[in-house]
Amino acid sequence: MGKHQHHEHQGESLADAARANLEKSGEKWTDTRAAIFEALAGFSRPASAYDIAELVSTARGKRVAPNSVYRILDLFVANNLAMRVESANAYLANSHPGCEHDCIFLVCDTCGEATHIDDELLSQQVRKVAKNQGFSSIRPVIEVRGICQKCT
Amino acid sequence: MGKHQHHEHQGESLADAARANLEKSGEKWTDTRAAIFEALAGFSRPASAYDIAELVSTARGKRVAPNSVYRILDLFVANNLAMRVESANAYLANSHPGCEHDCIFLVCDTCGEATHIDDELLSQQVRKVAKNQGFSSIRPVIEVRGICQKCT
DNA sequence: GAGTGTTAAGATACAACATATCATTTTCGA
DNA sequence: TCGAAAATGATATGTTGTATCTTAACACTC
Repeated sequence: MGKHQHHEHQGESLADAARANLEKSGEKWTDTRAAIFEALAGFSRPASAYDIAELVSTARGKRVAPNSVYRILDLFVANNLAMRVESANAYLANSHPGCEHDCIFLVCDTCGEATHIDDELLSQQVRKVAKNQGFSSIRPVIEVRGICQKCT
Repeated sequence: MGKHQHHEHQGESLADAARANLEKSGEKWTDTRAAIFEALAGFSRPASAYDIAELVSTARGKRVAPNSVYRILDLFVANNLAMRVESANAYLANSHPGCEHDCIFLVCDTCGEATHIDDELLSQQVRKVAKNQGFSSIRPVIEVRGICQKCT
């Protein structure tokens, strides 16, 4: 708990960081995984598995099936390279892979952009409420739907 | 903000309260709506629109199409007779209709049961975070996935 | 370097969730 | 009772997610 520093990676650097992180867990950074990560990171808003499948298929001139995309996204989520936005059925690349914490997403109902917030205090409170009810293996889902400033 | 009393309705009483509430908003309590509310309230865990469609169709010996169910669930949600659990793509009856506040759902990954919590302080904090980012028309989605006490 | 086991990815099919559009029925006031 | 408006139905289709089996890539041993 407490403060810590983030590197906000982008582009090459982000992919490199993601790769390093995945390999640290004993997983491989394959061409398909790299392509899917690149596609995911290229979206400015949460992307569905099908969005990614389409983009990657076109970019490589070789079809990637949605189930493959789901498998790889699951792997990414399990290793903190990506997060799933539940209220949008979509995924976002983690811009500081390797740094684990609960996320808060603010999702605009108009433009679809998602803002990613950390609030350790808030998420700890949510965890505590769940723990008090006897829950274990807790995974908070804290999101806010609304209209963002730009779209107001 | 602050404390307030809840009646925890059940069975007939709950449906009556729901009806009163819907009619107060100038909406009608039709047979289909009553049947869908009854079905929804009968589930002990979040029910999908298709679950409800199937149950109601069987119970009445007359098919209710999923889109009708969605329409009516949307109406219920808009009038606080029901809540949508985003991380489960499913719905719960509100056991104290008419009382509006942000909900926190604890959903068990094993048995699917959902516990409904109120924590005004917590949800206000979430709203505040979003407001600070310039969001309006804020609708918090606060859920926790995990394993409940019984399933541990 | 051929054989073998393991992991990754592809193909296919289908299940589950959600909405769009237009037709029909019901309700209710004039 | 007529006509407008609201509610529901029928149908089709779009979107999201999984299950199953097959094939391909890789890595290790002999």
